[in-house]
Amino acid sequence: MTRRVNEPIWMRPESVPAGRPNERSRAEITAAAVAIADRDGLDAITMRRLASSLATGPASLYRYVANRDELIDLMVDAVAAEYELGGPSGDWLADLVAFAGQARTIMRRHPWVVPLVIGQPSIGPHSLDLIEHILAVLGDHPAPTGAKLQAFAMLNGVVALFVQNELAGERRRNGQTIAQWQAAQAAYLHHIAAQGRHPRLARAMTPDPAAVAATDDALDLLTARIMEGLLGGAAAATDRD
Amino acid sequence: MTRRVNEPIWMRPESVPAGRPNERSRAEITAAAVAIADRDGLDAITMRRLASSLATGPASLYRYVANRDELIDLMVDAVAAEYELGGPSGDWLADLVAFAGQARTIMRRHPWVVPLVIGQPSIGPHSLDLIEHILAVLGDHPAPTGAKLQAFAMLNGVVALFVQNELAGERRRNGQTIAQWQAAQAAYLHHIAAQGRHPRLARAMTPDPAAVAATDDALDLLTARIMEGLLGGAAAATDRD
DNA sequence: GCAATTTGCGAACACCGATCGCAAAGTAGA
DNA sequence: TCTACTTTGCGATCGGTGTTCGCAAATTGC
Repeated sequence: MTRRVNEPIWMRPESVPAGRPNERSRAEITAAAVAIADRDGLDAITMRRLASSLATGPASLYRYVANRDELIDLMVDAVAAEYELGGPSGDWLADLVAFAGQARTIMRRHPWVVPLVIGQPSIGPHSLDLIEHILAVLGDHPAPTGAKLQAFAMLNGVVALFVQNELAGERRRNGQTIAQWQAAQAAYLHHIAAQGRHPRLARAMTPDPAAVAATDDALDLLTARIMEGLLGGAAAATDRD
Repeated sequence: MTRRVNEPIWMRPESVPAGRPNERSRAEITAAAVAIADRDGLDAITMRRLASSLATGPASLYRYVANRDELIDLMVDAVAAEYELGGPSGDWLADLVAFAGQARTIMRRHPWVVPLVIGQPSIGPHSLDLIEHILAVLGDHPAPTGAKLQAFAMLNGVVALFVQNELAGERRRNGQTIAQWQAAQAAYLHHIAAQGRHPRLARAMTPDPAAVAATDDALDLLTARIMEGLLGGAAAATDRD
């Protein structure tokens, strides 16, 4: 048997019609992994835990996946399949903003993808569909393709940053409850503020009645401004009705 | 001895004037860790390797640091100390752009901080200096403090994304050379393109003579546009001279 | 000198990703 | 049905990881 691990998982056939047949499938394993990560985060994805959640041994997983990173590639691509991609509406900016909105709900559903966005995951078929969709949306746009791809990367990243901010406080850190951790952090901040060498920080710590509320509009505005800035807002007037 | 790990490392005194004195210091350990990470990446930071680079045993490090995460907090804050913060120039946008420029060179010097920007590092004294600086720069700006802090987070994140794009191809993935990995990825892309269901992707793969070149101006423009968008470019006319 | 207190660190533990080799379970052909 | 042949399932195991424990060593105040 040849062990073709040098090519990406997307090019390796999942099974061949010979020998003992698979008892599981990549999709099944991926779904189980996503379920674990949704509940307990990316660190909870260990080969042993995933295996036992599938009622098998850790070694068996390596028949489906060359290593843990490849498993995560599968997970990311599975999440990319959750987008609902319509055709271009004619208003590229609106389409990009709508895409960002979908990205937000998907990232909130799968918080573990947030840190993966900054990184170099192997691009799978569903991720390629996303790229194709963005290129279609920007079909009439005069920018070079490289700029469009970079804009797409930036769009994903900005949404990730936004969601990360939204979800701050829901993740846990090193066994400690996030509440404990935040309380300890706050104690330190007060300590620093009391020293008087950070006056503006100190003033920022008095609770502000007009606190910033993260509404859905906030992301829309943010992404619209950024994409306008990146892809030349002047070329397309974006006020509808 | 009480083991005060519930409060952040910044509040625990580094040493007490009693008993056997420290043979090392947090700064020394942090510097060694940064040196390793600069050369071999964040994964190379193992307690054993760091210890042996300091000619000691792994267990000794836990007299200075509660766990690996705390060590990384120290590293991040050490990098934050590398900024040179001048006073506000009066042009907040220019100051923010200049800050982003510094962030870029610092992140290029320490590529391992890029994935840490998206995350929840414990904010140390030098990071607090950065926040204080940004708040000072935005002192006259009418936006609420929360919005300013979010803009700061977004600024850091965008620079991280930018540097990540710049450095793509310098990191390695799972033993394989990045060249091998990229070649394999490219093979898959060609395979998909040949199937004809991603026409725009296929066209994007024919090498473009007018490829996008990442110049220094690119980041300046990008950050300027984004910060203008976030903090209301209309409120402050930013054309000088 | 003599507690008291703190640090240094070898040894060990639990857990991780990954590999190896063989038994089990199928297919194709006689 | 029997016999290669091929592929999967997976127990056992390896090297490496973060972290803890307990004791010896080093320093202080008395």
